[in-house]
Formats: sequence, structure tokens, C-alpha cells
Amino acid sequence: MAVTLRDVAARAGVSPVVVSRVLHNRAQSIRVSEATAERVRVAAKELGYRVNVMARAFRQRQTHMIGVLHGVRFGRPMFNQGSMYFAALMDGIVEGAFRHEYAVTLCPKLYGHSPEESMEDGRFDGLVWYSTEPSKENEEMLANCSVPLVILHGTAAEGRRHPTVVCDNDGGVGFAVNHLFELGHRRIGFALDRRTLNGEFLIRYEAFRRHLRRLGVTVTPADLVGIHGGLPEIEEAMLQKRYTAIFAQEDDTAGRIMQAAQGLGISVPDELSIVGFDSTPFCDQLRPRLTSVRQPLTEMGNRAIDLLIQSIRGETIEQPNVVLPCSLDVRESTAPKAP
Amino acid sequence: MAVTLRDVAARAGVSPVVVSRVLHNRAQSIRVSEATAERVRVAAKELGYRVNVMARAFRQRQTHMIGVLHGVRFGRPMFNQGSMYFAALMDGIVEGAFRHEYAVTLCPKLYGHSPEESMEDGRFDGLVWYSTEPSKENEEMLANCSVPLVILHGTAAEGRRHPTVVCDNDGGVGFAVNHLFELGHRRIGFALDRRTLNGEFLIRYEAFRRHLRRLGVTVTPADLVGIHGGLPEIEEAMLQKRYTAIFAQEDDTAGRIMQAAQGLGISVPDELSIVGFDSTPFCDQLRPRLTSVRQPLTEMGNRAIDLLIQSIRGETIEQPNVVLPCSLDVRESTAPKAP
DNA sequence: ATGAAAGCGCTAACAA
DNA sequence: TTGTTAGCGCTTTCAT
Repeated sequence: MAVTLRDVAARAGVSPVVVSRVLHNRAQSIRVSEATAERVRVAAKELGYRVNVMARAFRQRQTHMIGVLHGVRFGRPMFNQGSMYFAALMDGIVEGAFRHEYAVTLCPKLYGHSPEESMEDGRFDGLVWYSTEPSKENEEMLANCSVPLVILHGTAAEGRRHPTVVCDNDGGVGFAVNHLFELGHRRIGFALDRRTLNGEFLIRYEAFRRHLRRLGVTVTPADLVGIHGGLPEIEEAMLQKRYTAIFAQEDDTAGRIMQAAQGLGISVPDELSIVGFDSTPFCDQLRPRLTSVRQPLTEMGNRAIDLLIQSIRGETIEQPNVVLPCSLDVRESTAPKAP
Repeated sequence: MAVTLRDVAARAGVSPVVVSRVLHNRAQSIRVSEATAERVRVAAKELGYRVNVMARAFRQRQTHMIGVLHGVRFGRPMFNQGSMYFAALMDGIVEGAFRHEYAVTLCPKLYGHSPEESMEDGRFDGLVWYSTEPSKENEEMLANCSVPLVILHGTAAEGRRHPTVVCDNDGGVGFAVNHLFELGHRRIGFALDRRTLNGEFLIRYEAFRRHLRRLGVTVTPADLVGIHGGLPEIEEAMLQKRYTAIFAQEDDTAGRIMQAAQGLGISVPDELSIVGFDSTPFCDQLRPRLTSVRQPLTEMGNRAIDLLIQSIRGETIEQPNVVLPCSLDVRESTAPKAP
């Protein structure tokens, strides 16, 4: 059996309360004489005392643990797969949490059928929700959550009461559009994969249209290249719509388009320029390497934790809706429009 | 205040024990009549009862949480950096843990100055130790740990009492050596970075020598190319020792050598073939892409959890020292020896 | 400065 | 089948 406060107290000839105060109390005054305190410290060391964090968490209703989740209808998160999105995000989340002395937990129940069950089972002081899909079900879950929570990839505009962190999608899309425009492109398509629709695609699509209009380029709804089956839509877009450039709102999608284009004998970037979104390491694995809008995922995770800690502490958050700037990583998949 | 067992019991007109049995007991017989049980379930639902997992963990001395750590003298783990080693490993660990209904926690205390303090503070049912350095300090920590623990990248040979999981380093190195030999290479160096020495480098180095001897190639200790400063050692190895191939026992190191060689005007793979170890996504980002021995990191993490769960359950483990096979991913950094 | 009492929510052990 | 008792280890409150 492990050594408890009681044991230390007995050895030091004091009550358990005193031991608790000496060893664990972080208040300015521990209200114990230095002599007694020293006796307690010695006893604790001799016995090899170690606090039982579960007992403490139970008693204090404070676990110093943060949970990470993303709503239903998706499987468990993968670090080393595809665009490494989750790895980049988690680096920020873990860094932030560690900075505040919080642990980060991946809990199977948060990725199961009814995460709402476990969101408030006393396990987590706070939650980071990295929403990929703005479904009604998910919004309800968020609305009903009584534990501090921060929404990543979300905005305030949707009537939520939780703090949010998002990248400047509009600005990011602007970089991509400007870049393509300056290269001489005028026929530009906006591509998305209907199977992995995220909560930001609409914002990005509207930004896309707005920025092109600003530059005097006409865009029609037909310029939205939806991919769900695979080649057919891409083929149509390439051959019939005769785009000279495509902006894909996710790197994965951009990669698929690049592959499809090459399969059709269309040379990238000579005949078709492609820009992706996220600028994950995946971009460097494509041939040619993918030009992409960089979303500051790690910093977003970091900031989300800052907001979460404030929320846990009950502090009022002056700016609860954070928007972080994007940038453009120009690689090899974009080139001047062929004359 | 949250709804407790007591509240449910009161509403259902039974004692708290009955509620506990109905809602939480997984034994074959809950020893409660179906009528009562139903009443309890209804009451629980009406009140929106949710178990307090901290209270339960405290009481049962079981947290269903697994901790991940790596010993002292290293910082916090990064997912999206360098070779993505940690991401690959964690995918296996998380998958395994979720499969057994365990949560995985990254705890700042496990990466702090004295992880031994927190290894046994009641927080974790078990630990996964992915050791990178076999220091005395770390071995002591392992020896003293009273919580179930599995060592990744370790072998039984070192007198440890914990289960271990490791890749077949000898076989993996054999693949690399055979590959280079078949390409005609005879002057082959073994490179390592002294700043990131891991517990397996010696095994790999000895395997390297053994396999070359087997093929009738002489190897001397001078063929060990140590990198700690950077260019100088690499330059010497390239220009004076006139290797036609280098085997680096880590992808990162291989990458650095590739860069250095190219800086010296040595063409890879035409003048110098390079093979790495791990075959992480990093290999695809190098130019030329790096041929590398694949270590099944994700599967290793997965298997480590299986062992850990057995250990937690107190089951006897028939085969506590798992060795998983490697393979060779041939990419672009190796070519036939120039005539 | 110190201690006594009480209880967080749950479940194991025992009793009825 | 159901209930009573007791206590996990800690900290908060209140008394001394």
C-alpha cells in the first residue's frame, strides 16, 4: 500500500491537515511554523510520500487534464497520415497545455458514439473541439456542454457561446488568388471534395469569389469543381472549362487534382497551376511540390489552449474570437499562364 | 451540482449500491431484479445522471489511462517535426489503447525534471516508455517503477524486468547492406549523430559490421562516421575515406549527410548512395528521396499496448520480448556504384 | 499555529 | 434481492 498523508502525519507527529498544508498548499501563507514544516518534509522524504493525484482531483474537482475531440461521424484522429493536419494541431495544443501545466488526453469515449456522455464526466477541466463539420448534431452537443470548451476552426458568427480560434481564411484565399492573378491566370476553378467538407469551405469559397471580383474577374457558380467520385468531375473541369489554374481548399484535394491532371496528360504547372490550402508537409511530397496557403495550425492550437485556460479559471476573455493570419508558401505547382 | 448516485437512488426508492450495480456493474449477475433495475434506469435517465469518473478511479484505483514518456534529458515530444517518428509511434499507441478502451495522456510531469515523481502518482494504470537513451539514470527509473510499464526500442538482454518491443534491427540493417552490396558498393560508412544517440545504435552498428563481414567486406572502426559538429566529419568521410555509400542509422542523419554531400559537389546517388533508417515521411521530402529501412513504428506502438494491457491485468505474458520485422523502402538515393 | 470533523462520489464487503 | 457500513486520500471549514 502506498504512503499517505496520514502516514507522514503520524511520523512527523502532526495532523494530516498540516502535512497537506506543508506539502501541497500553494497559498501565500501555509500557516505552519517553519520547524514543523521541516519535520513534515523530512518525514515525507523518509517515507517516500507521493500525493495521490486521483484523490486530489476527486476532492478538488480539478483534474488538470484537457480533452481533445471533434464531434461524431469521424473516426479516431491519426497523426501520421495524409496531410499531418492533426499532428500540427496537436503540437500546438500540447505545447500550450504543458505551458500551463495541463495534461492532454486522447480518450476513446470522446471519439465514440456519444461523446457528450464523457465530455462532462469529471475527467476534463476543459475541452478543445476541432470541428470539421458544422452539423446540427455537433452544434447541439456544443450548446449543451457545461465544461469549458474552445472551438477550433469556428467563428463567433454562428451564435456560439464558446471562444473560437480560426485562421484568416479570407486573407489566405486572397493570397492565393492574387498570386494566380499576377501569374496571368483568369480562368480559375475552386475545388473541394464533398466527402471531406469542413466548416470553412463556404467562407473560403465566398472569399474566392470576392477576391476575383475585386480583381475584375467574373466567377460563376459553375466554377466550383466538386469532387466526390474522382476523375469525371476533374476531367470535365480540365477539358471543358479550360481552367488554367485551380485553387483547392484542401491540400489533399489539390493532390488528387494534380494526379488526375497528370493522368489526362495535362502538365502541372505549365498548362495548369494548382494552389492548395494548409501547406502541410504533404505539399513537399507531391511532384511538382504544391504551392499552398499556410494555415498556422500549431499556433492555432496554442492559442486555443490559452483561451481554454482563461475559461477554466473563470476569467473574462476580452477577445474570445481569435483570427490568426495565413501566408502563402509558393512551391512548384504554380507558374505564369502559358501565352 | 451534478447528479449523483444518491440522487438517482432517492428517486428510484433504492439504495445507492443498487444504482451502482444496475448502471455500472459489468459482472454476469447484477443481483438486482429486472423491475428494480428498470426503475433505476428510468430515474437515472430522467435526472440526466452521469458517473463521476474521478470518484470511481479514486475508489477503484483504476484510471483507464496510459501515460507516455521517454526519460529525462529530452524535451516534450513533437508530432509534426523532423522525421515524424513520434507521430507514427503515437498512432500505434493510440490505436492500441482505444482498442482496449484506454485513454492516452501526455503529461507535462512525465517530461519534466523528475518523471519518477509522477510515474506512480496514481494517474496511470500503465506506462509506455519509448526510450531513446539507455542512461543509468533512466535504467534506475525503470527499475524502480512499480506501475506496469512497457519499453519500446528496448530488449530483454539488458536485464530489465519489463516487457519490451523492438524492431529487428539486425535484419533491417541486413536489408540495407545487401542492397548496397548488390549495387556494387564495397566502401560503405556507418553514420550516426552523437547528439541523438539512441539505445539501438550499437546493435545497428554491430549488425552492420557482421553483415558486411558475411559478404566478405572488411570494416574497421574508422568506418564509423560520427557527426556532432556538422560538416567537418562529413567532409572528411566523403573526401578522404572515399566512401561510395553511407548507411545512416537515422533518417535525420541521412538527410544531413545528403545535404552536406551536395554542398561538397558530390552527386547523390551517382557518386554516393545513402540509406537511412526508419523510412519516415521525411524520406519523401529529400531530393533525391531517401532509400531507408522501414521500422514498423505504428505496429510497435500497437503491440506495446497489448503487452501493457496484459501486464495491467496481471496476466502472465508468454512472450514478453517482441521483435517486429523491418523492410527496405528503396527510393532514389541509392544507385549502382559508378564504374 | 494546529487540529478535529466532515465529506467529495463511489464501490467492496458484509449483513439481512 | 436489497441494504448498511465503511472508507479510498485528500482538502475545506471551523474550532482551538
